[in-house]
Amino acid sequence: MATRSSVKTFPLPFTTVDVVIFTVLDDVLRVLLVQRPNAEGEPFPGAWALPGGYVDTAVDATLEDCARRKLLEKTGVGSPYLEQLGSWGGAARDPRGWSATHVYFALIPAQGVVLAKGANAADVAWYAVADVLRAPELAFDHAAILRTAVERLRSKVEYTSLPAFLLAEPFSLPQLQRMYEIVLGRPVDKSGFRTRMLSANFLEEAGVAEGDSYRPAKGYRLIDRSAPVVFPRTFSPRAGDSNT
Amino acid sequence: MATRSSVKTFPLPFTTVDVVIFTVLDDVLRVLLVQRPNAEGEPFPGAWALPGGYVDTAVDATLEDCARRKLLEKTGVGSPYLEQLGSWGGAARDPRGWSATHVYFALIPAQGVVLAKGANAADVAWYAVADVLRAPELAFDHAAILRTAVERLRSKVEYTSLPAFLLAEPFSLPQLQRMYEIVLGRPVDKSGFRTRMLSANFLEEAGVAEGDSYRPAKGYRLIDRSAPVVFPRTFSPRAGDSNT
DNA sequence: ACAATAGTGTCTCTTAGACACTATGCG
DNA sequence: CGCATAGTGTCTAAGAGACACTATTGT
Repeated sequence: MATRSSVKTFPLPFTTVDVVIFTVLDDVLRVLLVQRPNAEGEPFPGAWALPGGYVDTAVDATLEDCARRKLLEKTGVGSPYLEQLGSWGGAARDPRGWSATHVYFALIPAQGVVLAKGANAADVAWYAVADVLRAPELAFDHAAILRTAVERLRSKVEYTSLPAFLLAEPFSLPQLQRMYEIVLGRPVDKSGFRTRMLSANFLEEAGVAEGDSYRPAKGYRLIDRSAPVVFPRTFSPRAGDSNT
Repeated sequence: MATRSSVKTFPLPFTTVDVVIFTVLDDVLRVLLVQRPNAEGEPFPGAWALPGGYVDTAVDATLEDCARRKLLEKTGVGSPYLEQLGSWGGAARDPRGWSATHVYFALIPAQGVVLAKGANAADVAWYAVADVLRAPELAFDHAAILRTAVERLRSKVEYTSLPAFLLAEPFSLPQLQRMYEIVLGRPVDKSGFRTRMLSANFLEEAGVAEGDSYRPAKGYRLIDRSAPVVFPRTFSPRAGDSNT
């Protein structure tokens, strides 16, 4: 900042914002992808990519506002769980020049989502995360970004209430447990799960949860939707490797 | 990215990188600050700020390279612990216009640091973190950034080997324990501490540690300096509040 | 030999994990 | 009335915290 402060004659990097939007649909963890336009001069024509784009300095007051806007445009969801994931920047990631992207990651319930088709972003779809990770044909460095996002999600799910943001309220404890199991990819003990959730004091009762179950379950709602709860310990440290 | 891809006639935000560099000096956690120039047109003239500045697209291949460069220029340290903290961007944070900064945070041992004085960044100094947080007169939104960095540091120290990066090798377990206590601001039990460190298997013996102690202590070195170790549990969960 | 620090042993109490059990509503 | 799911109780064992102890070296 010192060296060349007032005189700005050097080339500026492009600034973009991308959003990794997760949901659980049909018992599978999914991520929202958009197909890149086929127009001339466009990088990665026809390839799938994370939703995002240039910051509009005239519209977006902050980076987070920009992320919210993009999420709303693509999904119609206005109150997601949203946190910053990190940023990726360099000379090589976009053929158009030096660029830096600020990446956010969001969790939303599948229901109530209205995907924005047509317009300019040709197509939008929910992809199973496992499939995308297996054959990562994404544009730019989005495969790496997605990988990081999934890692972050999995690791935080071990000790936070994050999966609650994947469900529409009111939800039942069995449903919530299901979310944990889907994201973690392994079963979770029912009894321990319930004690843990209820003693963390972040849920309040709210009627009865939807579901085609034999016995209806109590409904719950988040007391505070603004942030997840951090549990004092991780799930199943019994299996603790000493690495990472 | 879709809407206005090829035609870039709209204003680009400024892209900067800032680095929060921590060390422990004289038994106190400190952060490196630089004084902003007094020249005309400079924002926050004379104020203290985090070291950082514009990305130089001709020199820096990636954001992290840029952070490494700035750290090397200011401290002479070439192999710090470096991780990304997050990014802050918006219309209001810099009077010169819409700007986004990518912030990294670094840990370095105090010894061997050669502060770069003079030149253009008028002055450089280690400030006690506690003092700066008490009277946050920093330029831009750097006070908020520092606060976030300290939070992140403190929280990660609870369950990782991060403080090892604050020491020159070889170091002793008592010295390492001291680092934990200084960062956490509370005493840590010796016995538990040792079991924990040694069973995590990230240290290897390396001679004898420096120190004016009565009884010399065994020296240790990190087996892998590239990343910290994550412990399965936090320190003293006994005191666990249910919040945050 | 003594002081000061390095390093070890032991006890207790919490709590997670495992799993068996009871309760309840639907077909 | 039985069955599938919701929800509870109990046992065990691992580990953390606390603290008392022993070991080693410099002065």
